[in-house]
Amino acid sequence: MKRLRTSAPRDRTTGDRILDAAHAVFLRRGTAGARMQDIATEAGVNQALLHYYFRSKDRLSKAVFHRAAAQLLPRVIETMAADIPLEEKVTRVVRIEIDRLSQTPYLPGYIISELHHHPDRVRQLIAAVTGLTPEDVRPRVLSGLRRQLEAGVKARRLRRITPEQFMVNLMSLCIFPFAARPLIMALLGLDATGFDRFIERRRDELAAFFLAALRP
Amino acid sequence: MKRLRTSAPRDRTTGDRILDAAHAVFLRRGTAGARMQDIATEAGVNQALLHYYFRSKDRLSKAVFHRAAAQLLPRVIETMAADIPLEEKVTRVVRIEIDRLSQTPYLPGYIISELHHHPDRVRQLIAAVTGLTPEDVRPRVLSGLRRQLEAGVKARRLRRITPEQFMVNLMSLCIFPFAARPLIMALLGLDATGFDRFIERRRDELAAFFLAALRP
DNA sequence: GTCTATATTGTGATAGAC
DNA sequence: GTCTATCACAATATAGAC
Repeated sequence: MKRLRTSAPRDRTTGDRILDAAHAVFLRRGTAGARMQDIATEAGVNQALLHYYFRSKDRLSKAVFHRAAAQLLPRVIETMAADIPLEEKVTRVVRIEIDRLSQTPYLPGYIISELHHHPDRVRQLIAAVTGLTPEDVRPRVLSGLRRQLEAGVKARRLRRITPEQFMVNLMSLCIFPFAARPLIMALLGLDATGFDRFIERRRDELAAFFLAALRP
Repeated sequence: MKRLRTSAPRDRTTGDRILDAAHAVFLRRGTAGARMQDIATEAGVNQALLHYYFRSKDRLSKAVFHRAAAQLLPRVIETMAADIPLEEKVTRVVRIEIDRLSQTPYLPGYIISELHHHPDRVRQLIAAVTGLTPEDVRPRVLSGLRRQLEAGVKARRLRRITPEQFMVNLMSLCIFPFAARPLIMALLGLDATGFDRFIERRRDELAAFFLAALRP
């Protein structure tokens, strides 16, 4: 039970409805391009209420970025850090990422755009995603991965590749198609549902592609 | 010989200096976040002159986007459409893209950001890059690629993969690290020169990675 | 908590002298 | 072509009634 309400849809609090509206507008227009009035309209309230709840546009935009960031690399890091075979890490991460991003296809474009204009917020993103600093995240992901890659090379089961390039390749293949969605759609001549089908096929093919690239 | 000039550095015209300044500011701040005054200062002129040369911020931003777009996929499309072996297409495209993007590392973030906020500009981008419509570009790149991939499968030299997934994978691996540069730098603990070294190593490893992924 | 009305900048654009 | 001065309005933010 949250609180007594007089009007407004559902039982979400007004603050939540404003945050949802801000999320929708900021993701579409970007922080600099978004207008407080548009957010107020989207939330079904007036502009003054936005300031009552969030004080300023800057604070509201940070709240949205924080919330969006928390959705981006949700269980990827723990999956990469888990004590499971390398091949399973790949298949799991691909599935998790494609599932997540299929539901929020505008997220990567928004995050990349915001980080491009405010590179200082990258720490905030990593903290929101993991609750840790970059310095703490790095060894957690890379050291186990490095061991597995070296063991695979010794067993002549894997090509030599650094864990850094491994991670960047995996992220690139999962995230880029969503980040560059308008470009991909135009180049391949797809509409929205065509893009979804493309991603659906990609879900199966990507892990195979990546694992093939690791063989010696 | 361009024209007699009284002041200002070099022999670049004032219009060029404004365009260069606008390029720098728009790429850093994005179209919505950029300020005309900042561009004027960067160009060493006053704000009125921007309007004298480019009429409005909208036109100036389009001019910058046009110019930036023309740098993005410069010779990639003609390379992909060329009559050369598949393997050579891959190695050439990787080299061309990494070379280009190393010199203009902010370009992908800017382009992705602009397309995310203005998906309608994607046609302008493709026209600027190729002088063609998306409809004309597509078969030029994909049909030859499809033939080569099918031939490779028949000869048991290649895994089965659609030309669409092939292209998206290649673009992802080349472009994403630059588009997500701030994130990559934080996650891997790199400063600017560390990032450059990372890319330098990537230039050699990426083609090998990609070609390995194609083997059956 | 929510509203209307208004204050206070910020910012793109123009007029007109030189 | 380039400048200074200024306009017009868009956009954030606040005051104060209910």
